[in-house]
Amino acid sequence: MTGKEPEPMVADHEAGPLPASPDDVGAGNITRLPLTSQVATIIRDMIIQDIFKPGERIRERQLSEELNVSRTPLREALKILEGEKLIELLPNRGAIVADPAPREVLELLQVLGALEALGGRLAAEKATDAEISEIRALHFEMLAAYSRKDQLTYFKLNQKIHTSIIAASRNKSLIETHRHFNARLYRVRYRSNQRNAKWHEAIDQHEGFITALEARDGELLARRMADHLSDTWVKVSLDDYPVQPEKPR
Amino acid sequence: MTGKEPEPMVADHEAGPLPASPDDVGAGNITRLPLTSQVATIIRDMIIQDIFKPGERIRERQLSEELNVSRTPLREALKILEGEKLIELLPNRGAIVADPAPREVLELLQVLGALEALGGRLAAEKATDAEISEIRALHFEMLAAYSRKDQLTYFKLNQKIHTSIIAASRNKSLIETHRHFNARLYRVRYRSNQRNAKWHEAIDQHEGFITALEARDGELLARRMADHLSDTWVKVSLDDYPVQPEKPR
DNA sequence: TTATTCCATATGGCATGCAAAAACTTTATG
DNA sequence: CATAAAGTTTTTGCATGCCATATGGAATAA
Repeated sequence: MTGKEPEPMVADHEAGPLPASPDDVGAGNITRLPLTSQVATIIRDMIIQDIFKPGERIRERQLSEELNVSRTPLREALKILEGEKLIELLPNRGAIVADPAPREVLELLQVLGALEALGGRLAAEKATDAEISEIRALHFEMLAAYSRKDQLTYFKLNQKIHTSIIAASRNKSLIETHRHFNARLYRVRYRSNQRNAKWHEAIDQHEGFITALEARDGELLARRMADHLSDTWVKVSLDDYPVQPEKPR
Repeated sequence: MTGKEPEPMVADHEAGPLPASPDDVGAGNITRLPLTSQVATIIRDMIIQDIFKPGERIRERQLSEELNVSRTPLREALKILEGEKLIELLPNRGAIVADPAPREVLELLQVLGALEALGGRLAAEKATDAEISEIRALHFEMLAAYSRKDQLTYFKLNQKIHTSIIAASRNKSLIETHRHFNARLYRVRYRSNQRNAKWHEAIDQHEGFITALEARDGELLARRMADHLSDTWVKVSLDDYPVQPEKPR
């Protein structure tokens, strides 16, 4: 039936993608994952990297042809992504890429703040000295990127510091939930980073994380991490939403 | 594989299923939901009500025949439930009902505690007086059930107080995430409730919630809700895991 | 007896096709 | 010209069937 040559898995959507999420490091999986999982990963990356724009519609038939898979695994992948809130699935009307309203971004940041606070509290208790040293090292690398005004590296290291602290909490559910929320907010945080030249504030705050962590003061670290995300909201709202309309009921 | 006997863990008390989750308040949806969603709801309820036991395997063909649907929507439903962590989907080896190890239960309770703490903090700020009154009313109802030693009603009202406080936070993402974690822990909390005659402790703690809420002291409420769940862990671990072995595989 | 290989069967993974619903176009009508 | 109605195309929802992999047990060898 198919006389066609295998086409590239990723469609020719143009536009500059966002940097890939930092947690796709362990990609060297040799076991053959089901197509559904592979497709989910591809679409997830396309969303996170902004190849699929927020609000954009995802057409099953079209995308399945571009990816050279049938609609069955694609549809299953979409169900997974819906659970991760990266897309919205409207009955009989297909999928659109999630496009959280400002109000929702604030709410997401509040939850992410609570998660990071817990992560900080646990990390202060459970992190190994090696982990703390590594986080300190990442911080210095971030300072280097700061000096070079290398926004992209700065952003990636910034993210990695956050995820490293969460990882040090040793709480799997927390780590995974944090990853999900972070993915939903990835775009927002990237743009917030891009548009704000006041990096030194964030740097000071990260410095605060590390001193609290090194002192193993969980409460202090928790508070500082939560406050840090509140600042993210301020920046986001100033950048993208100069006027904040309350959502009408 | 594991020679795990399907030994009913709460068999002696009641062979019947757990009470349904309290959040089936779903508005009268007139639109015909896709089969996939309906199937997901059915299976979710069966898991929460303990009709499907933890660790039990879910066979696609068999279940699809029992539900009179094809495997396609059933498989899509399983993907959804996997995202909610109610089942585990092993590549090429099908689905099994989630069966969190004690360690994982502790971790889940930590996250749930952080979520409830945030919920309490926000609720103290945003709850209407009517909502607070209603929560107080639920508390009195719970006291009534306590006097009658009506465990089931007590448990349901207990849950409803928690979800009502979270709902008062007005944070949709928080509400939904809380619902998911609560579902994953529903069984645990139910058994913890069933086995512990020391209800008065929980009652005192709930009383503490409400006074903090009425005083609109967010920090106090947050702390009390988090501590409450720590106690749940103590009860769970004492009841079910007198010795805590690592999960055998 | 214990371990190993092999085969039959069951089960999950995926492609395809049809039907129903939604979206889009065209035509009719005030 | 705007609006409504009807028809056409596209898209999603679901069932079915084939194939690859996993599973369980018998036969075989150590």
